[in-house]
Formats: sequence, C-alpha cells, structure tokens
Amino acid sequence: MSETKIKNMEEFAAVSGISRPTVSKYFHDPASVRVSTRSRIEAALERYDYRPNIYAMNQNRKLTKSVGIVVPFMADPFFAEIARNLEQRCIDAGYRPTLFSAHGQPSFETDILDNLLSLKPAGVLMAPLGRNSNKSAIEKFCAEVPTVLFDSEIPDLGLAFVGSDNPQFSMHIVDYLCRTGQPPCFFEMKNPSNPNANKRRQGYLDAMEQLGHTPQIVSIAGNGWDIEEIGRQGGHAALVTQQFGSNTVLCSNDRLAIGLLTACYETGISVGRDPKCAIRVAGQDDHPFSRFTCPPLTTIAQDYDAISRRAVESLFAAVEGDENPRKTTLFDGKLIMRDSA
Amino acid sequence: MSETKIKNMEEFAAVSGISRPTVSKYFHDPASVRVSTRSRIEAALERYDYRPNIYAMNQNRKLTKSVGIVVPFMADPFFAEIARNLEQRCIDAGYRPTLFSAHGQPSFETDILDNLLSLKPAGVLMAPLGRNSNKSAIEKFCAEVPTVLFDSEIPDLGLAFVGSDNPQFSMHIVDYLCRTGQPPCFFEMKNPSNPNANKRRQGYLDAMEQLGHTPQIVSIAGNGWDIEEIGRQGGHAALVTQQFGSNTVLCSNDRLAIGLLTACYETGISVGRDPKCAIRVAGQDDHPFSRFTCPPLTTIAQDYDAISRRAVESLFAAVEGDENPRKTTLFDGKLIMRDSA
DNA sequence: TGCAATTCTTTACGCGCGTAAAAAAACTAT
DNA sequence: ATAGTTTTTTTACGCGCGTAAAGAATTGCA
Repeated sequence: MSETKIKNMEEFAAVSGISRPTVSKYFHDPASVRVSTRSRIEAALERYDYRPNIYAMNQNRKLTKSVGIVVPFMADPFFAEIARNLEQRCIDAGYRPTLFSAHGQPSFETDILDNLLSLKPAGVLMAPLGRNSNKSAIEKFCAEVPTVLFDSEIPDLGLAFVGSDNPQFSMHIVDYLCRTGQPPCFFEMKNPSNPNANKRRQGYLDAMEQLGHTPQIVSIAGNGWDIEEIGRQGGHAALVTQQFGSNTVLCSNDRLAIGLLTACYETGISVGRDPKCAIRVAGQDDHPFSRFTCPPLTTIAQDYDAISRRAVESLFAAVEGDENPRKTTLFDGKLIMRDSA
Repeated sequence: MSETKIKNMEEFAAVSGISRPTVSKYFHDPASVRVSTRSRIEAALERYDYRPNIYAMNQNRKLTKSVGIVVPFMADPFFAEIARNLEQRCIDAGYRPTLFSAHGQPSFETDILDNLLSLKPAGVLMAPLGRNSNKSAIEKFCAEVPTVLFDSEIPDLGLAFVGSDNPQFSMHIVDYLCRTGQPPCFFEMKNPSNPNANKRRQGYLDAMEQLGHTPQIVSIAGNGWDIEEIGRQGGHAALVTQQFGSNTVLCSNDRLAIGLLTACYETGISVGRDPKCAIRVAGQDDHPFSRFTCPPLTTIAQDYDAISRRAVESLFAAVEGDENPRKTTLFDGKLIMRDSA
C-alpha cells in the first residue's frame, strides 16, 4: 500500500512483472496460474492496492461471479437469518452475493428479477413470495438465469427446490401434542401467502386421522405479511367465540403463534403445558423470537443450516457445469420443547 | 416485446430512429431530451425489450446511480424495516439501492466497504456497528464516497448524521414512569456495541436528577448482537439477586426488554402496570416485535420515517451538488403506552 | 541432456457504452 | 421568413478488461 496509485490492470501487470493476460487469468481464478507466478502477483498486491474494475470485468464475461439472494420479506428475522447463512456460503465459494427483499410485494419481486437480469448473475437463490408471486415472470426468469428455489416451492420451476418436509413437521408435532395432552386443533390463515401453509394443513389432517382423532381447523381472515397482527386479531375472535374445540392449538407457523399468544394474554387466558394453564399453543419454524415469547414457544425447527447448505450446493453444482435433473430436497424438522405446549 | 432481439444501444437506436448518443442521453436522464424524441424512444421501448448494459454504462461514468445501504444487523427487524424504508426512497429518487448487512461482525463491515468502493456508488447510507466498527476504515471510506450515517453516530464522520434524540427519549419516558409509579432503575449492557446506549444512560441519569430521584443502573455482561438472550440471562441474574432497587425497570432498548420479559416469565414474576403485578418494564425503540410481547411493551418509538427521509434527503442533496457543512439531525421519540409499564 | 507438455508473453481485437466536437436540423420568437 | 437558440446527428475516440492466437520461455520427466 505504499507507492504510486495503480490505475488499471495494465499498470498493475507492469509493477508485478507479469503480463496483463496472465494477471487477468489470475483474477479470474488464482489457481489457474503457476505458483511462482501467483506469488509474484500476490506480492505486488501487498505493495499496491489495486482491484480490477468490476464493471469492465463483467462487461465481457458471459458468466459473472455475482449471485442474487432474494427473499420475500427481510423484516422477518427468519428470512434475514437464512439470507445471512446463504450469503456467507456464497462468499466462501468465491462469489459476490447481493441481497434483495420483495418486502411482501409481488410487484417488487418482479422488479427485483428485472434488475437481476441486467446484473447477469451466475445464479440466483430465491424464496418466492408464494401465492402472490408473478409466476410467469419467475418462470421467464428461471429460463434465463440458473435459479434454485427455497422455502416456498413453485412446481417445476428452477434448477432445484430445497425446503422443509412439512408433512413430517405436522406428523411430528401432532404426535407430541397428542401424547402429552389433548389432540390439537389447527390455527391458520384462510388465504396464506406461503404454500407451505397448505402442506402443513394437509399434514395436520393426515396426522390426526392416522392417530385416530377428529381434526378441527380454525381459519382466520387476513392478508399480507403482517402475520403477528393477523394472528392476534384472529386469535381474539377465535377465543371470544370459543372456536377452539381443544385446549391445544397448533399454529401454522410461529409468527401466527406469536400473535395468538398476545391475544391470549390480552384476553386473560393462561398459556402453557402446566396443567394449571388454560390452553397450550405450539408453532412451526423455530422463528428466532420464539425462544423469547412468554411462555417460550414450543415449535418444530426448520433446519436452516441444512437448507441453506443444500441450496448453495445445488446452485453451484449447476453453475459449474453439472447437468442434473430438477430435484426437490426436503429436510426434517426437530421438535423444540418449550413451555407453551 | 415483439420483434427481433436487440443486442445493444446501437441497434436500439436504429429501430427507434434516434441516434445512439441521444439515446444514451435519454437513459442518463429522460428529461434531457426533447418531448418528441423521448416519446419516440419510449415507443420503441414498448415494442422491443432493451435495457442498457449496466456494466458498460458504469464503466465510464464517474458517477453511477447506485446507492449502498449498510446496516449492522439485518436479522434485527428494526434495521430491516429502516433499510426497506431507505430502499424505497432511493428507488423513488431514481437510484439503484443495494442492501448490505454486517451481521454484527466488524470484519464483515470492513469487507462491505471494500466491495462498495469497487461499486463506485453515488452515495452510501450507513448505520455503523458502533463501538466495534473499524473507525479508520470507515473514515477512509467516507473520504472517498459521499456517506450519510444514521442510527449510530461516529463523531465528525460522513456528510451528515441522522438519528434519535436519545436524551429526549430518556427524559420523556422517565417522566412518564415517575408520574405513574415508582421511579425506574436502568437496565443495560455493560459494554453496549451501540453508542446510543451511552447517551441513553446519561439521559436517564440527567432525567432522574432533574426530577429529584436517585438513579440506579444495573449493568449486565454480554457481548455481540444476541441481545434478547443477553437480556434474558442478565435479567435472571438481576432478578434472583434482587438487584433492581425499584419495581420499575427502564431498559436501554427493546431487545433487552424482550429478554428481561422472558426472564420475568421464567422466574414467575408478573409484569405490567396493573397494581397486582410485581414489576413494570419499559423499553426504547418501538421494535416491531414489542407490540406482541406478553405483556405488550411500553416503549418510546424512534421516528423511522423521519430518520430515513432525512437521511436520504441529506445524501442526495450532497450528491447532487449542494455543499453543506456536516450536520447532525436528531428526531424526538413518541411514547407508546402499552401494558408492560 | 533432450523433448514434450505446460505456462507465459506478445500482439491484437472487441465488448457496449460515455462523451467530445463540429455540423446539421429543428424549434422559437419576432 | 429570418435570425438566434436549442437539440440532434455524425464522427470518432477511449474506458478497462476479456480473450484468442502464435510464438517464446519454463517446466517435468526420462
């Protein structure tokens, strides 16, 4: 970092004593040049702080090193966490990830894809909004850019889908709830934006049937991503009109459960697995905050780590040449027992 | 979107019947060409889907249209919310924002600045990590890129700072708590990463003195951004050893308060402003989740909207030529009364 | 030591667009 | 219609780097 300012690769090649094409090759892939050459370049990098112009680099390359990470709602810590996980893995693999959030708006999601197109990314990791996504826009995008979908599946789209085995989630937690108390009823949004919700409902129905219980579903109104508030209001309504036919409520997801817990508090209904409590509440996802609700929320944890690892692996395998058929990978959830159920 | 594929601006200029330099001018600023010209270009844009190559565009421009938005911790919904707000405003102003999160790690923050440098952004909106930030790296960055800091101030750095008036926060909520019950003690992390914490402590001390009460501060150990967990553990310790000299606890921020609420629950201590409850707990920030704690958290709300508006205004004023002296803008907080205090 | 295989240098062109300068064309106002 | 102003066209070059091709240098190995 000492001497005169380096303007471009030409000058940097000169001071490092290596020809420009070789330097270019080095920046494309350091392992592609001989060790002695590499160390001479790296020695020069120590003395001068030069970085290739990223715009000039990407102009001619068919394949850039950038990767898009798209989530439906960054203000949901669940997605923020998984985005961070994905980001780290991309960096480790030598790529430049860029974060995007659709902020719950389909039009925003479409705009993001438009912008991504002009970024010519090597690949994209995307969790779609779900029901409200502009499917044809996503389909068109997937046809042009290698894309791995996660969290929320759109059938047949993308190189691969990685998510959770929702039926297993339901089976697992329904079984636990039945073993430890009354069979649960199911609390959900009538028009969930995320397709996982439908699979969880079905999983609940199957699990209850399999265990020989009569299922009961409480569907509440509400749209959008303000899920805690929807759960709180719907919970209020369900509680005062006594719609829950069981003292145990399994929520479609943790954010809904968090809202329901608030509704219980506000209605004066005690929640917990303690026999003195009026009802038990369980969620699904292991949302980062579920540890801190009162009572702490019993839930079934998505395997963030496995999901993000597999998503990134699938993407880079495809990007780096493997021609695999589209594959769906689903990971099991782990029961997290806390005080709420 | 009908006819043959357009490869570059040359071809697009041909089909639109306008010369390439004029088309280039149009994409730089649509208002800079005559109305008749503009409508001919826009007519062509309807028929052919052409977008200028972003890499070629930015290669020669001294000033790109991209803006960096840097937050310390995206998994904190507070920052996710404000980032979204900033993002929207940048788009409305015709810029291309890119989101970055330091994920609580100083080394990551430095890397982000490095990457941003090579993106040659028109400007950057940054909330630093705080105490752990690599100040000299940020200083060096600010010298090269127009940067507005928000949330967490680093003295004299950047074009401007926009944040909250922390002493006003403390005064306001301490006054409220004193009027409605016992004067509060103050619950905080011993080594807070965010410098606002220090201002809030001082604000608490000043407020208590002004109101004629004896202040008491409970500082707990813990590092990093896992603030709820730190608050929970520290809260446990403080509760069992009866360190709170008042039945009212003002927390340095909402996330700490959320942890303390969990500790109270786990210790069997009832929280609320109801006289039957054992203690009152208040937070600061109006974290998105604070509405849904049990009991819902009384807090003082940061004016997200005003902060993000002013931050963006300051940045674009500077980017577009105004030479203003560095200015610090602080917004008042609004008391949000809920059940916890 | 010699020969083939690998790696590097030299030379040269192109990518898509920014932008400058001079000339031509289109407006505006009188 | 005319002069003056604004906008567009024409022409031309450069940005920083990717990349191809041919020859030179370096290596590995027997």
